[in-house]
Amino acid sequence: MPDSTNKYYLTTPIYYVNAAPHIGHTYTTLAADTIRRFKRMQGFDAVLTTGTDEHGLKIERSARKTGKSPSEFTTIVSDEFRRQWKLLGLVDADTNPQDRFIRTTDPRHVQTVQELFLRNQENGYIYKRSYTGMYDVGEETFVQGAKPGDVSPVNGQPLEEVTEENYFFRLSAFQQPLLDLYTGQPDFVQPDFRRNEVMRFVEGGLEDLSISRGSISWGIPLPTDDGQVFYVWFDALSSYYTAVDGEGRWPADLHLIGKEILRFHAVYWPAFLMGAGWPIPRKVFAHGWLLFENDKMSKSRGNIVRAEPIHQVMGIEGLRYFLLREIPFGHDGSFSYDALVQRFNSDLANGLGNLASRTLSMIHQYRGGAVPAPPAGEDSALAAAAAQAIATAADGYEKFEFSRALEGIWTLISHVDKFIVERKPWTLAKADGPESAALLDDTLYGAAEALRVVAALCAPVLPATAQRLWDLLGCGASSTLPSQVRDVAWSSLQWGQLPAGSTVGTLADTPLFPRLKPEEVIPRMRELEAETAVAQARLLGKEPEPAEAPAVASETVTLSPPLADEITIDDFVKVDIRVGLVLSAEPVPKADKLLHLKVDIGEAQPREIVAGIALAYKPEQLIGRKICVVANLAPRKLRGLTSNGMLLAASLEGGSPVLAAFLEEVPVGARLK
RNA sequence: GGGCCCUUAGCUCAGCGGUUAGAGCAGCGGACUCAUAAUCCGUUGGUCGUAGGUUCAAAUCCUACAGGGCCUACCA
Repeated sequence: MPDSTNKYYLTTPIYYVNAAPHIGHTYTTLAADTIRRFKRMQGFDAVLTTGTDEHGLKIERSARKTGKSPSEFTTIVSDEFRRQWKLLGLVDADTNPQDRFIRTTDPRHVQTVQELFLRNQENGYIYKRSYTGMYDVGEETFVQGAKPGDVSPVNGQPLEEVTEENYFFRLSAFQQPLLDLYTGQPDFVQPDFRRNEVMRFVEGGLEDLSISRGSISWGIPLPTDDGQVFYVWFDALSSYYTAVDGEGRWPADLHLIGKEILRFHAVYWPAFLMGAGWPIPRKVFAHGWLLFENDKMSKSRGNIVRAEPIHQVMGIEGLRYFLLREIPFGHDGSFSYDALVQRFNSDLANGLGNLASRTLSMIHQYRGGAVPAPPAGEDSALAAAAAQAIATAADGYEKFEFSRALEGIWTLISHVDKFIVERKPWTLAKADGPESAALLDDTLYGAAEALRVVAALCAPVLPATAQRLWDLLGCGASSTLPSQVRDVAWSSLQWGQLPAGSTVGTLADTPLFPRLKPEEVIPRMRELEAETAVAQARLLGKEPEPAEAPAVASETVTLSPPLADEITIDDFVKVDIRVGLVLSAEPVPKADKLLHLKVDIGEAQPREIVAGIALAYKPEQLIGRKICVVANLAPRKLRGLTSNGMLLAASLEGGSPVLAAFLEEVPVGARLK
């Protein structure tokens, strides 16, 4: 049995292949890579899994639209993710033994999923039940309480009525065990405010979950019923297990995820595992979203950002630094090209890059390129600052507070800059006498040694830069230090380990981080971004989005849901739409969106109608207005009130409804046809 | 409707009961020259969302309100 005490296993989500990689995927993945690198330096045998989630009706349809088989289609997109992570130096399962890339279409994965199911079945947590409901194809989920004709609350696509025998997981049985988990293991869900959310959700009661789908073929078949395939989440979550199956690495130490998939990881997944009697992961950490200049990134807004263009212009390390330094990890954060370039210039070019440049240059000019020995005796004035930086960075990384860790490291950089100015090595170099020479030695050694510490501390976030700096300082060639900075052990990192006499390199021609001109670099990134968007669209077999799509135009183009199935005039005349006059309107208690209306449609008594328009209209705006009412719709209870009809309003996804109205006078009760 | 979080300098944030409220960036003035028009020093800038309350003491605790965000129920 492999020893599991010094192992650390973390995962990113496996990404859904219905979209090509964008900066949100990159954010999660680079954070995971940073954690993995830190854990490695702490002495853990750290393994990182990422991958692609490839099953489901949505994928099946996307594939078909492009004229490909699901298998061909998912391979193309999966390879794109793989290529991307390799290009950005994040995950490369081909060459790095610490990396895993799992696809849910991997044959090995079938076993895991079926096994997880069978264990749950043995333990009595699976049962079969007939179910009719409205199915949201996009979300691959039934929408509770929905009726024929409804659209998806998430994406506005029409729902489909599906009746089938499904296998259900007794999620309801796990309410108490889950609550015990959250209380017994308070850091199971992080950050704390997410834990609160999850706990309240679970306290509100859990309904059993359908975990199989009939009438879908693109999925993993149930071992007991080949007419059904597994629900995508049951399938996808299990991949974390498959990726390290047989390695003795389960349970995972950390699932790093975005906040939008918290429930699946913090509620469903541990419940599935408990049901099977398998160990549950130790921690789920949900980070926030990247907003684009404080707007949600979305295709319809045309403001999606991808990592590759940024990588091409400033290098991936600039992006890594920016995202981890600028945004407190766990919270939503704003991405903007201005802030990106600003951070790059002030912290990386002027800060770390310039310090390295001036230090190496002085060692060359004053000491022939060899690190001088510090005078024996008292500690360098920088030793305390370095110790402080080591402690702050370790604590920050440990808690995933990357911005705090980096802030601590940059405090040291700033100390060194001050130190150099105070010592004035350029004056010492001109002065005669052994005292000046000794002070100059001490100064140069201090600066170089501080940079060595900085290189080690930065290594999780800036791996390539750290290694370059490490080599420039001659550490890689020394006999007492590891040749790779990533092999430095945190526990032994301390002041004074840079051997005197090390030969240092030079940065004269190729600065660590060349200062960027925003007016040149930002347009360049935007240009490449547009090209990448087109290339990705082509890859997915979709119509390329218009480059730099203006918000208004794209909303009308991309947000309008596809047409419903064709109907005949006979179908249409079944719907009786009347002109009605709103007599009264009042809010419905305990409902944000509902208004209770009395509408005269020419009948003896006014109709009572409950409508979900409270966010768009105030009651007093409606009274006296003429509206359109579907008069022969079956009554329905809503929040305790019966609604006898439906009023017509237009809306787009997420937008507020706009009531249909007339420009000319119309008599109440007139029928629309 | 129920619940959670946030609101501190122009910007991003730290401080979470105890000296005159901090950092970085941006701005302004100066110094220096080893360095990537860099760095260093000095400096401008805040009624800590608003109003009450608890306390010897509140940005920090409590209540209400306003604005922003999120989870959840209700869109026939």
